[in-house]
Amino acid sequence: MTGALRPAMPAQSWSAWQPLAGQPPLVAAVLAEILDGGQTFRWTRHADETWQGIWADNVVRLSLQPDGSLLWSAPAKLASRTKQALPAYLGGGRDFRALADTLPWRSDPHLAQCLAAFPGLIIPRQPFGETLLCFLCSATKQIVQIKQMVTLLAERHGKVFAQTGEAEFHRLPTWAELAEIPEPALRACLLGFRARYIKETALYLAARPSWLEETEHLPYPAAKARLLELPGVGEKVADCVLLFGAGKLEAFPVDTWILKAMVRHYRLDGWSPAQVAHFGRTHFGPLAGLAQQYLFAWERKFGRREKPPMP
DNA sequence: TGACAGGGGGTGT
DNA sequence: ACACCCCCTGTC
Repeated sequence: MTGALRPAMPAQSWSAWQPLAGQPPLVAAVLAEILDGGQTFRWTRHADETWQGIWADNVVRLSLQPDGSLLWSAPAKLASRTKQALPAYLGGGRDFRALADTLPWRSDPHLAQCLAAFPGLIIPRQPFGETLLCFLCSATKQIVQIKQMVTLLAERHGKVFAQTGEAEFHRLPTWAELAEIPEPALRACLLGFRARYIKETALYLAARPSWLEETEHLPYPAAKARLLELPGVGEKVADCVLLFGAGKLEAFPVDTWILKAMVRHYRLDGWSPAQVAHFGRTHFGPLAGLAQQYLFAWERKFGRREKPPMP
């Protein structure tokens, strides 16, 4: 890969740290859960309580202050755009604290416990197409590995949108770009059998130019039905894409963590994922996806099973 | 310090 | 139910 193929781009410096208004105070563990709990895959801990994240054509650093507030910084020339994009990304203008208060925690002791354990938890609103790509990578993979795949996809196949003295920043390849990448090159990004799903989905989308954007703005049931048409997208991935990439808080993804959590805390022994999903939607209501996020965070932090005794 | 299983935020058949 | 891929992690 030669530099000559890229347009010349002047090196930039980082803007001064600026306060982020309108966020409830956070503690480090909750911020880590938001940025690195499996909702998003392009955030890295940069230093103590400082994170760097990329979405679309944005790169930003966040610094958690002792009082729970956040400061942000971006490459200087991108800073004015970041100022607009960051609040939208961190919750899309929603008051998650008020939303969480409408969940049925008053009659559900376990949910109450989860809400208390992660005050200030939010669901970032990620770009729809990128969310689809990330969760197509997620099947039977842990967060570290998903992050590796996504990083390689960006570095090898995504355009550089900014650079500073230290580094270049790549966006993720668009679906149009993904359609042009040979499947072996995708496999080389550690995708394994997911490479075929991504290639086939890319070809499907390439033949339907406005399909993604239309799907994003459809009501939840119709949007989900359409996502399920894509190769490699099943119930769980579709719900993740709609919850994290389209702000559909009624989506209730059921993965192995949630399945275990619901079985344990709601006595759903023997229930199938589909049955658990139905229970979740009816029990938690129209914001079931937000409840799911709290349950998921709680399970990751407190629910890890001790190893069974050796035979 | 290095090799070796085992299993992993599912989907499709 | 089982194949699909193959990297991380925990263990000896």
